[in-house]
Amino acid sequence: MSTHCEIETLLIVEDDALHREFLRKTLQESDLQIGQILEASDGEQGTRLSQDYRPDAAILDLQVPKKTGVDIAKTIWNRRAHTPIMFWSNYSDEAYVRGITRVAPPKANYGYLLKTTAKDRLERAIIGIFRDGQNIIDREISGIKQRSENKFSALSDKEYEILVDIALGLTDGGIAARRGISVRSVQARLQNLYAKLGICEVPKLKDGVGAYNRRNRAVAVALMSRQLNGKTLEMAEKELHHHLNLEDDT
Amino acid sequence: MSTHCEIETLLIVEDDALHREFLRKTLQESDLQIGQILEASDGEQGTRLSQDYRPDAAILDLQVPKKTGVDIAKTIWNRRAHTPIMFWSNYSDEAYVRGITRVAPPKANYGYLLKTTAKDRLERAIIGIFRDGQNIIDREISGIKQRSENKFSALSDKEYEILVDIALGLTDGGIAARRGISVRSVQARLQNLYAKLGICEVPKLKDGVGAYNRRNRAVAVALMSRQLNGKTLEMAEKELHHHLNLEDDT
DNA sequence: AAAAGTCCTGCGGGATACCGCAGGAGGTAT
DNA sequence: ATACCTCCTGCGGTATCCCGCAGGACTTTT
Repeated sequence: MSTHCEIETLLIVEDDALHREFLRKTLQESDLQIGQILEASDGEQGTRLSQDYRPDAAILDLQVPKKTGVDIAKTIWNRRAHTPIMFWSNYSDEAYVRGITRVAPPKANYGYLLKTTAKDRLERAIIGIFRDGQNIIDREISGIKQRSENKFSALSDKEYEILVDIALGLTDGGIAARRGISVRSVQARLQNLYAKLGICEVPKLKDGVGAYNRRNRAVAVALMSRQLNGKTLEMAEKELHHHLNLEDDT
Repeated sequence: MSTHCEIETLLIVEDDALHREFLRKTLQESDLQIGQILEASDGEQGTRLSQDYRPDAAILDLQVPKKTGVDIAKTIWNRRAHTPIMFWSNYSDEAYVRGITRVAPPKANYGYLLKTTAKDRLERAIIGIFRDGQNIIDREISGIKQRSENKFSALSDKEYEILVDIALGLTDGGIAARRGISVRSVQARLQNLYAKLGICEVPKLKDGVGAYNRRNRAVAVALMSRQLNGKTLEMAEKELHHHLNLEDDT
């Protein structure tokens, strides 16, 4: 029952019962040889099962109650960095993919698929990730980049970092304190970001006043292109409180 | 087949095949008497069916390809304002509920449920909306308001409006031009908004500089509390281009 | 070696955000 | 009638955003 299985234990964390059942059936109908399939409907249960049973592979819904799929992945990868993990989600936001790449170990084996993926494509992707060790990112997400004419796909980690800083509402001084650079350097980095996002030139109103302010406009553009969302901001906010010595006056 | 039905024609618009099937079964197993159930898997098909068949009721997924559930609802309500519509979604964002209330006719009969709703509760909600004419908003969404300690739930439409304006990146001058008020009035409204969001007092850094700028901070707070998201910004951006005479220089 | 590229940083200056103060207009309550 | 409330708006002043200019440090390329 076990010595001939490609995957001895596979963990599914998915709160939607229909989707959970669909995944189990898809796995059972595939030609992957799996010993046992564990199922969890929320993040805490998922984390507990992953600690108790040490799965050889996992399929994690990004958004589950009580703990995110990324958190669970971190737990799994902390134990065994090579564990293949497939994330699946309703969300094609690049923001979420960045969330994963930030915690993924070097050379991690993972995939990111949308729940809208057709069953046969899903099956092939699962085999690609778990048997062939491929990293597969759903084409829909890549499609977002292309739609944006490569303007946004070229945001470096440092550029994305300062985007998040302004999205949290930090002043130039606040960012400078956080990053240990000068205020003028903050501004230099922002100029770079604005150029990347194509918002250096701002339309003028009839009386010559600019219609947009670049700081807010950069965040708006990133939100609309799904590089930022409320969830990633929450996570950034948590990190912020570790890094910044604020006189607590809120 | 028809003269004894409570609902002669009911339209389902839902792109996820599993969810679509689940809805159909739930309806057939309920004690609602329904003549025919039409199904659409995207927004265009949904709009076409609603125009061709004039459904007496509808269940609309908020996020479907090609056209939003809100757009379809608008089409339906433009024809017959009393049509009961149940929206269902993965999203508990207050931003989406606001999107619906903005297009709903006075005295419209609608509901908003989450896809995580248990089947028996879903069934009861469907009957409540379609037979009893109730308006039912999922408790999870109300729960968000409570979690935020009533700070955000008290945002008036006008306050929300100017929140969206700054989230789009408009300058004070830009908002003044858009709303036909003075720049100082824009600032007065913003002061009100900042007070409502609890961000008038901003923590200071060690050198006495503020840590946050209020404009960006307000947007961050709203994003994190799900009163704003990328989708609602996109819709607002579209409207903006109707209202603002910008020298097109982007 | 010199040249080029990248990033950092101080300086100065204009544009915009933010806000207290004060007065006015319109509406409601007593 | 007066008093109160809400919102609008001009004025003046401070804080912050934004950016050109220029020089320096470090790395890479020729």
